[in-house]
Amino acid sequence: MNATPRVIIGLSAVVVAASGKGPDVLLSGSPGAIGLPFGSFDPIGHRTFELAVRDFVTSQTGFALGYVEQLYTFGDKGREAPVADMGQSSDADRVVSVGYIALAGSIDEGQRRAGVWADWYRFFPWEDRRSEAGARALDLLLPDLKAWATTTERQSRVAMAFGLHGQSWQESQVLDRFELLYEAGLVQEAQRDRAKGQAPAAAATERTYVGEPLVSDHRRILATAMGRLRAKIRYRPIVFDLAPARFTLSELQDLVEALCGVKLHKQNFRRTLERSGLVESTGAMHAETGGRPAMLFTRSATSRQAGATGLSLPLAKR
Amino acid sequence: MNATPRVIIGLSAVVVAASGKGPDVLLSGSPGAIGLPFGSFDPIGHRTFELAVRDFVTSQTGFALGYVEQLYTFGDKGREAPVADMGQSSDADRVVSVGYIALAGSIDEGQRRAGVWADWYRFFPWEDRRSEAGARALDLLLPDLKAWATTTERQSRVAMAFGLHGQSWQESQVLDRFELLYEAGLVQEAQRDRAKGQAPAAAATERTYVGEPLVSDHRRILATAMGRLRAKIRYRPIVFDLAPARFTLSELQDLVEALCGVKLHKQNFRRTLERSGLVESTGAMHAETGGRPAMLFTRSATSRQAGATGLSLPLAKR
DNA sequence: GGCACTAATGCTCAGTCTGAGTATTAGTGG
DNA sequence: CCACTAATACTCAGACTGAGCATTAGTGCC
Repeated sequence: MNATPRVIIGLSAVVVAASGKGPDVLLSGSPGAIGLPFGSFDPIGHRTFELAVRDFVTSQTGFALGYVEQLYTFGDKGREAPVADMGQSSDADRVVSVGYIALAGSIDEGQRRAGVWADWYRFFPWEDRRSEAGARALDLLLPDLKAWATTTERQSRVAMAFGLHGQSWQESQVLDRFELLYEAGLVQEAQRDRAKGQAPAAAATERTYVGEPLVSDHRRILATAMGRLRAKIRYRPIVFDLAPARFTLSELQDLVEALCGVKLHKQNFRRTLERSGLVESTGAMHAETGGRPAMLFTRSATSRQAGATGLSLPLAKR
Repeated sequence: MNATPRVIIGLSAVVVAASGKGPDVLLSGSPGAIGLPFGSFDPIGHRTFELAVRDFVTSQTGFALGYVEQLYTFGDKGREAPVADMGQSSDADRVVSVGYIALAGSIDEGQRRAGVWADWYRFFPWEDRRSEAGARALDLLLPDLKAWATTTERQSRVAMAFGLHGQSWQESQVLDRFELLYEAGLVQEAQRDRAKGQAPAAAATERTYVGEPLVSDHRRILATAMGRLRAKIRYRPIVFDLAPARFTLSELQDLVEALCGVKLHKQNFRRTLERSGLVESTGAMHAETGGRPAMLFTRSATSRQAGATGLSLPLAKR
C-alpha cells in the first residue's frame, strides 16, 4: 500500500449551447445531486486534457464538441464534492479538477432532448438582468448581503460586485458575486461545506435559497465559465460558435443578451456589428416574426482569423 | 505496490519583476538546465494551490509575492521534462503542471542579486520590437518558417501570428508564435522532445537556435504568461503591481513598452493615462534625467477597485 | 549669466466611434 | 386598404484617437 494520498485529476466541462431563450448547460447526475459532466483523467490513456474532455463528453452525451477551452484548475481543499459522489476515490485522496468550457453550438430539438440541459440562470437568477425577474432575485439577496457586510472592506466588495452605488453592473463579474454570496452563506453550498465533518445537527439551519445548487464546487466552476464567456465575447468572436450558421441580427442580439444577461441598444448593436466586418449578409431573407423580414447573415471569413476581435455591447438604457 | 501510475502535480511560477530595461523573470536550476521555479504540490499540507505557490517561491527565493494569478494547467504527454529532472518521480508517473504568474513588483538591487533573474527576451528575442534587434531576430527565423509553411493553413497561421501581410503584429500572441516555431522545429525544445525515446544518434542534427531554451515545457509556460500579461495590461491595471510606488509617466511608459515589446506614442499615452483616472500626481518632482523634471505619480484609489480597466496602448508609428 | 541640450508637458485639429433618438419600410393578419 | 410589428435607415452632438507642433524647466558648459 502506498501511504501518500493520491491526487486524482477530475475533468469537468461546462458545455454551453444556445437554445430559444437562455444559454443552456449540459448537466449530469441524478435528482438531488445534479452537476456538470465530470470524468476522471486517465494518466495512461489520455495524451492531453483537451482530448480527454472531448472524449468523455462525447461518450457521456453523444455530442461532438466544437470550441473547447481550458477554464481553470480548482484545487481548494474543503470545496470538493463529498467523497461519496466521486466514484472510486477513497477518503485520503485529493481531487483536483480541471474545468473546461465547451461550446456545443446551436443545437436542434432532437439533440436537446438527448441530454439534460438547463438554462444557466436557474443557478444564477440574479445574473439575468434582461427583465425584472433578475432584479427581483437580487432584491431578495441584498438585505442579507448588506447585513453580512459589516466591515468597510466587505461593503466595498459588495458594492463593486453588485454595482450598488455609482458603480455599474459588470456582467462578467459572475464569480466575484458568487463568491460573495458563498462567503455570506447565501448559497446552499456554503452551508453544505461548513457542515462537513460537523455533527449533522449543527447544520440544521433552514433557509430558502435563491438559485439551485450543484454538486461539489460545480456551481463555482459554472460561475467561472459564465464570467469567462461574458468577458471573452467582447474581445474574441466566440458568439459565432454558439449561433447557428445563418442568423438574423436580432437573433444574434438575443443570443448575446442571453449570454451577458443585459439588454442592448438595437440600432447601435447593428451598427457596430456591421462595421466590425465579423458578419456578412447572405442574400437570403427570413420572414417569420410578424414584422418586416430580416436579412440572414453569416460570420465572415475574417471573423475566423486569429486576431479577430469580439463584439461591442452598447447597453440599452434601463 | 500500486499498479496505476501516480499523477504528480507540479506548480511552476512565472515570477515577473520590473528592473531597468526589460521585464525580468526569476529562474532556478543549474547551467544547462535552467527553468522556472518549480515545486511539487503536497496534497496533505497545502490547502490551495495559490498558498502552495506563495509558499515555495518564498522558501526558494526569499520573495514575498504580491499579485498571484493562475495561468494554465499543462498536461500534454511528451512535453514534460525528462524524468531525471523531476526529482523523486518515477518513470511511470505523469506530471501535470499548474502554472502561475506572480508579480514581484519593482525590486531593488539587493533583491535582484538574491535570485537569478533574466530579461525574458533572452528566451524570446523576436518578441521585443522596441528596437531593431527584435526585428533582426525575427528575420533570422522567417525564411525557415516560410519554408515550413507548405500548406495554406500553415501559411495563414504564420501570417496571422507574425503579422506578415496586411495583418498587424499582436503583442499578446506570444504563445501562438512560440507554438508555430515549436511545430516548425525552430526552437530547441522541439528537437529535444522529438529525440525522446529515439536513439541518440537520430537527434544529432546541429543547428543554431534563436532564443535560449528552458527545461521541460517551461518556455511554453513563460510564453503563456507573457501573452496573458500583455493582454491583461489592456483591461486590468496590473502594471501598477510591477511599477514602484511612485513613478514618472515616462518610467511607466518604459515599463509598459518593455512588457509589450512595442514603442508607444508618448503624448497620447500620457493623455489617455491621465484621463483614465488610474494615476494621480503626488506633489513631488523627479529630476535626474537631464531634461525638464518630471512629476511623480502614484496609482489612484480607483485603480484598486474591482472594475478598474487597464491602459490603452497608443502605438507609435514605426 | 547666457547658450545648447534634453525631456516633460501643453495644445490643436481632423477623423472616427458612441449614445440616443427619430424616421422609414416591408411584411402579416384582418 | 388599415393597423401592427419588426427591421433597417439616417442624424446629431459629444467623446475619444492618431499625429503633430509648440512651450517649458532643468542640467552642464563656456
